[in-house]
Amino acid sequence: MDPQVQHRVNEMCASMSELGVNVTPRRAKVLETLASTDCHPTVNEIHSEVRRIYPSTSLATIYNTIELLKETGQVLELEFSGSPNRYDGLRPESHPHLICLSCRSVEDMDLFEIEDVSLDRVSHATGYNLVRQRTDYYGICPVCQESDEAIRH
Amino acid sequence: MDPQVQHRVNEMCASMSELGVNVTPRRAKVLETLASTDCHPTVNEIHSEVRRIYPSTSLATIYNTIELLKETGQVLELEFSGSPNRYDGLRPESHPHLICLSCRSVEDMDLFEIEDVSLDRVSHATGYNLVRQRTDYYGICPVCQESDEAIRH
DNA sequence: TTAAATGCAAATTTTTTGCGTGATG
DNA sequence: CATCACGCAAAAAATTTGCATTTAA
Repeated sequence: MDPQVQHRVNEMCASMSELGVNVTPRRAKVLETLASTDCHPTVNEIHSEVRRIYPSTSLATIYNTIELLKETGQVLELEFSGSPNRYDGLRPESHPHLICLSCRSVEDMDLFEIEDVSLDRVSHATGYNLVRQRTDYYGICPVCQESDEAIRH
Repeated sequence: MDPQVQHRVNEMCASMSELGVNVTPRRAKVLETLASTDCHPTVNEIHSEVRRIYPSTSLATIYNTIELLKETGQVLELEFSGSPNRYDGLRPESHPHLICLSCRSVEDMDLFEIEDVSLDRVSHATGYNLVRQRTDYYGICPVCQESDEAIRH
């Protein structure tokens, strides 16, 4: 396993143990799946991946494990209505995403262009006790722009 | 009707006409409801409001009307999974929101603390053809903080 | 043997769709 | 009379829940 992935899995395991729950083989596989990709998988995609090793795994177990990770702040959940939620277990802290309206891909966006506004500053300015933020940019990704071009010609 | 509300309703009517659809009385009432509040109502809340005037209105008509508004960029849809979407018809352009995890309130956040990063700049930096953004801050609103205090004492 | 983890299926919730009726120009 | 609007109900999709069984310390 890639050392960076291993490191994240260890972090996630540690926080589950702190929560007082066991990291069973199925749960471990969920963590590994989340830590192994930056594609922001859906619950179904995680389910399929886990089933490759433990074919009898149910969807409820995936939801359950993700719930535990959410409680410990070890996974970022991007909610959508109508389409399945996407999960980021590689970088669970708040960070911006690029979302393609055509192919539904979700990419991490690096911050070089954006000055991050700290939650503390906004909390102070608004009186809210803020715990996380969500920043998404919606549009058409370069690949889909190409495809659209191709179709037009 | 408040002149600011009237102005927004007019804008929304105009864009629906441009789309080539009629602004029927029920649709007009949906627009008015959206323009009359900054509470970011759900589809159900809009439905209830419209039914006060047109009691036979169906939920499908609300969804249908909102779909038309989305097509013309005249309403901002905040998607949530598990809980109903929230709509902002007063300020349909992308702007940040404060979302209370306790009472589920959604408030507009004024920009004084945040330097807005233009879509153009991010588009250029990423190669995406971006059309909108979403920025949410999640936490506990001042009112709920008070209630929590009260409970503790 | 006791508690936690899990599979399974049903229930819930939100949104969408299809179809037939009715209003309107 | 032709088209658009709309109510109604079913369908679809995602997530949650309840319960019985299995697993494992």
